[in-house]
This record gives sequence, C-alpha cells and structure tokens, in this order.
Amino acid sequence: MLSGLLPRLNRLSRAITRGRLPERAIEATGLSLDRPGVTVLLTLHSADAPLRVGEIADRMQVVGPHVTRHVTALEKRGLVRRVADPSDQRARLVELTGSGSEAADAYKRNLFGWIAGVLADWPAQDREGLARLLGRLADDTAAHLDALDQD
Amino acid sequence: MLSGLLPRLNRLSRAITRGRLPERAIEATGLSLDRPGVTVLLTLHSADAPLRVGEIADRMQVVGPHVTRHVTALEKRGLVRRVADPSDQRARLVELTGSGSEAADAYKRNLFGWIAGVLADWPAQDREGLARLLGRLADDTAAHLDALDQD
DNA sequence: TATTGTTATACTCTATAACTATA
DNA sequence: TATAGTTATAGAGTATAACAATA
Repeated sequence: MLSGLLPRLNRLSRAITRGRLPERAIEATGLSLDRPGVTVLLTLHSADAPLRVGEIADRMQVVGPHVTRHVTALEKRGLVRRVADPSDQRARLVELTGSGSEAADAYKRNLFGWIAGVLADWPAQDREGLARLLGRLADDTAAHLDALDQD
Repeated sequence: MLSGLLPRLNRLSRAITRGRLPERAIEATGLSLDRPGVTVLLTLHSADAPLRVGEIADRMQVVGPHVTRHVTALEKRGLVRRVADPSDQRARLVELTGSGSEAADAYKRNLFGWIAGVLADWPAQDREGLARLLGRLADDTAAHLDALDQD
C-alpha cells in the first residue's frame, strides 16, 4: 500500500517546495520575491504578531543567518520592519508593514484558490477527510522526528 | 479549513525533500550517498527496468545534465552501469547493478519501516483513507500543473 | 559565560548554455 | 535538422564559522 504512495508523495512535496506552483502564486502577487522571502512573510502573517529572528528561523526550520539575510532584503523593500524588543535589548522584533501584509494575503488567496480548483471535483466528505488525515500525518511526523532528535 | 493545513503541509514536504528523514535512511544503508543519487537509484528500482537518462530526468522532474552528473558518480561507485540502447545509438540505458539494487532496497525498507512506525497507532481505516486521498491529491495536483503548462 | 543577531564564507541541489554524436 | 547525452558554468537556497552586543 505504501510503495505506490511514496513516489507520489515525493512528487507532491516537490511541487510544493520547489516547483512551479509557488512560483506562479508569487508572480500573481505582482511582487518579484524569492521563495524564502515569501516564507518569511507567510510565517509572520500566520503568527499574526511580530516575531524575533530566532523564532522565525525555528518556525521555518532553518538557521538564523538565513532569516537575517531575507529579513534585510524584505526590509529594504518595505515589506517588514525591525523594531526594538522591549523585553530584551539583544533581540529585535520583525513585523509586517501594511504592504507586507497585503502581499502575504494576496499570495495566500492565490494559492488557496488554486488548491480549491484542484479539489473542486472532490466529494465534500473526501475533502474533509484529506484535511483531517493530512494534518494528523504532518503532526505525527513532526513529533516522531522531534523524538528522534533527542538522541 | 485549508488555512491551518498549509503550514503543516509545508513542514511535511520539507521533512520529505530536505529534512533529516531521508538523511537518516541514507545513513542506515551504510552507503555515503547524496540525496539526488539515492533518488536516481529509487527511480531505477521502482521502474524495475533500465531507463534512459532522459527518462530518469522526466521521472525525477529535473533536467538532463543533473542526471548525467549523478549517474556518473553512481557508476564510479559500482551502483549503476551504462549499457548500449539497441534501438538508438545516441542513447544509453542506465541499469542497477546488484549492489545498487541492494542499496535501493535497504533504503526503501528503512523508510517504510519509519513511516509504518508513524502510522502504527492509526486505525486501519484511516491508514487506508490517507493512502487513497493522498494518492489522489498527488495525481490531481500533477494533472492541474500539467494543464497549466500548456500555456 | 550564555544568548541574540549579524557578517562572511562555503556547500548542496538544480538550471542554462554550448557542444558532440547519432538519427 | 532534430534528438540524446555530456561538459562547463551559473544560480538559488541553506548551513557553518567567526564575531558583536547585550544578558
């Protein structure tokens, strides 16, 4: 049962992380951003609050310097802004500007629309089942990986 | 319903394509291979027949030169072998050697074992549902992307 | 002395361009 | 002249190492 699934799961993952899909959604926002930059924007947008650089890195599952670089680029374009963290002078909080928030929103709308198109022909029951099972799979996988990292 | 799912799907994709999971499975095979090399091996293994370089590239969704490079490396390590294609003198068929086949097998066993561990606590019905829905999602996504590429 | 973030550098994966050989 | 593959080069994404400032 699994053996046929694995190649398709690989293809799906590729489409999401590296493929044409995010590229198209980025184009549709009208902003010429690279994918890591968009990921930073989305991370801030779904956090719905300013985050520290380290926190963004954790959520993106990358290291700090990677985030620093993209935050710097995004700040130059006026999409995010670094502000002081009142609780710790070493840290800086990164927050979305108005246009940064708009860009994240436009990207999400585009992507959701696309996915909705893919699922349009599905029975409602299957759509719900997919969301439930896929969500659980993602959570369980993350939990198992975290457990492995305790070694 | 989708909005909570997307970040988790991203995390899952990352774990599969770039994360610690494939890395661990590679270590477990005892071979010091890079990930693209393993993907070539897996592609040949699940094809269960020699493939041309171009065909491998199509199935991996990458370009030709990428495959050439990794086939060359794998050949030096004795894991694959280039043989003549009787039907076309320009093309070469790439086939797994005995140890290449063993390596792919060991990798798959390890990965399947790991996934089985993640799904161990799931009700059988949910496991089947996941395989069915995820398979369909992968297929439908690929079909929609192909349709988009007709522009 | 530990932690937050930054700068500088290097590595992995993949693409594009230019070329060779056969069709 | 088109196609299969190769070689050489370039680019995107991310990591590691060394450092600065604050805790």
